[in-house]
Amino acid sequence: MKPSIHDVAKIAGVSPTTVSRVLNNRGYISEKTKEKVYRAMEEINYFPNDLARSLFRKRTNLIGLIIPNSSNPFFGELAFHIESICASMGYKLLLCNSLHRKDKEEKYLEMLIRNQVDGVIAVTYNRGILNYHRQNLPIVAIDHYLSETIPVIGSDNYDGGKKATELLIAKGCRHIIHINGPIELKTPANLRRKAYEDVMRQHGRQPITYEVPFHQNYQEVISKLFDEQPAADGIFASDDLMAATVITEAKKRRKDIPGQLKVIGYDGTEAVQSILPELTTIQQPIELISKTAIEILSKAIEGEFDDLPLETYLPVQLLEGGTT
Amino acid sequence: MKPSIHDVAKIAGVSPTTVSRVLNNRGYISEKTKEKVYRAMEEINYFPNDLARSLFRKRTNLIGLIIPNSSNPFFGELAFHIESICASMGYKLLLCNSLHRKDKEEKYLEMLIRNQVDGVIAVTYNRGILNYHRQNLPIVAIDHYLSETIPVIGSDNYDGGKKATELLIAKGCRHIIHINGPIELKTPANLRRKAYEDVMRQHGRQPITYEVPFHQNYQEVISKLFDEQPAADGIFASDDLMAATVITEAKKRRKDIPGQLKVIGYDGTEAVQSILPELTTIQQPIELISKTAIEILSKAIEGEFDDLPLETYLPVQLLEGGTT
DNA sequence: CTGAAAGCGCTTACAG
DNA sequence: CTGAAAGCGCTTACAG
Repeated sequence: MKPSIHDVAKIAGVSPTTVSRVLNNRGYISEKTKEKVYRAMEEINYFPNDLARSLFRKRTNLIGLIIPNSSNPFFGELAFHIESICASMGYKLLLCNSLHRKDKEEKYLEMLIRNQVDGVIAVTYNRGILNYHRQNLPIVAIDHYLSETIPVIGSDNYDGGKKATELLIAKGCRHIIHINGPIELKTPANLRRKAYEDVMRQHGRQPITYEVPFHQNYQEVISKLFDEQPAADGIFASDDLMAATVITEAKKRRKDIPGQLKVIGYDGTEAVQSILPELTTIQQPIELISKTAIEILSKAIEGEFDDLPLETYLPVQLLEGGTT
Repeated sequence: MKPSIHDVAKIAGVSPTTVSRVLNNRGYISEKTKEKVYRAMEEINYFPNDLARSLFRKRTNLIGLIIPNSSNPFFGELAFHIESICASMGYKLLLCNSLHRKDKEEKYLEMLIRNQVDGVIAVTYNRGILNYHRQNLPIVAIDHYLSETIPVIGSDNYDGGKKATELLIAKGCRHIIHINGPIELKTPANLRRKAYEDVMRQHGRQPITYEVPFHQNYQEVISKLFDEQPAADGIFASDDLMAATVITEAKKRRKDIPGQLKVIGYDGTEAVQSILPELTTIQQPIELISKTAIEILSKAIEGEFDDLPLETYLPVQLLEGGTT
């Protein structure tokens, strides 16, 4: 049987109330009593039961993180930073991999609510979350609009798309193609595409965007792109995994990079940079995004709903490698 | 205020006991009462408080996962599978990134204990965990020996090392070098090295292993390897990130792969395979490892300590790409 | 400076 | 088939 506060009390010869007080450093307690209590706790290896504590306080310091899939380097790195920062602030993280599936997202949400999480950080397209948000559960979203009242944090996607496109133009590309996810999703990430299209038009060029439908392999789309656009000499992929696949496909077709084709991605995770350091990319400030998301969520948890910034876009950085 | 079982009871016109019973499907309840209770729960959007439930049952269905860093593709993928399988079994996952630091591991362990996790899955070198294990906290380890009594689950490292080395030999390499982590750590992963050395000797060759010290960048070690071993024509790196770095270094030095140098890694994660599909590697069955780890942990949680297999090594697979 | 009592939201014997 | 009571392990007014 795990020792409880009563066992400590018995050994220290005081009441449970007093043990609780030294545990929480609350009220006045004589040094002697403190000593006795600490000694007793060590003697029987006592650790407070946070369940009981949370039940009373109506505060768990638990945060739920819903991401599509931590196997993906971007989400894996995001999860790392979010968890690390949470830990440093005394929050604990419940990990949820939704695979972007609505049914899973809803199940996870319900699980998080039952576990009384203080708040949720979501990277989600689906909006089942909305119903739960009405339950006064503080939520922030990363790179996805969930509702009018849920704060979104992300990288400066427009600037990133602009930087990427302008780099390809500056490098002399004549036929620049963009690959992106499905446009019907109202995500800030679509600003990457918007920026690409704006910059192209500003330069009198015709933007061409290949779209990877939801839940579909981009391999095929990329292969089709190569078939249909033999003149392409610049590709801006909206994430690094797509960019890597473009590079692989180019090799297969014996197109020299960067000689005949220049490629730039988006994300700039540690993993991809270490595996494919030559990839030019727009790096998201993942740690800063994490920090900001937690700060905003933390405010919401503390009840400061007034000055919650609804949209926060953090600066990106161009990482130039050998693929441009 | 969140609704409690009392609110439901009031609306349904029954006692809290009855509500609890329909919640748990326990004892006999008339269909009519069930109906009334369900309706009441929906009306006020009631969700049971798992904290209270867990407090009573002394069972949280919470599992702690301690990994070095989810940014690393291998651990990110491991976390994904472990979490997904946990979710399918009704377990919830508390994520902890220890960065291999002993102080963090201990803090996390204490946190997990305070939160009354039912068990812990650890990927850890440090052994502070031992003290906690004595508290009857069920623990399983992945690819690391933690104590005589903690079950270890991993890939068949010896067979993996053998397959890798034999492949390089079969491909005609004359000077095969191995890169691995620090040997002083008693991890099953050191069997990769052992297999390399055995196979080399069986073939009358002199094994040469470059060691990457703990917490040190392998970049430098790899650079040194290239300086000191100009005749090397085969490199077996003990993980894919190292292998990728070897490839990058080879490019820098204009060594043709696989012409002048053949490279094989270890892990075979989805991420690396998608970013660098040409990398030949030994693939770990990450999903199976996860499943097995959870099954064993689950048995330990249910109190079946007798037939816990202390060491489980799952089959690896050679993934041949263009780097060999 | 310290303790007895009530309560956080549940569940489970025990009665009826 | 249903309810009142006790208790899971804490914390916090309230008294003293």
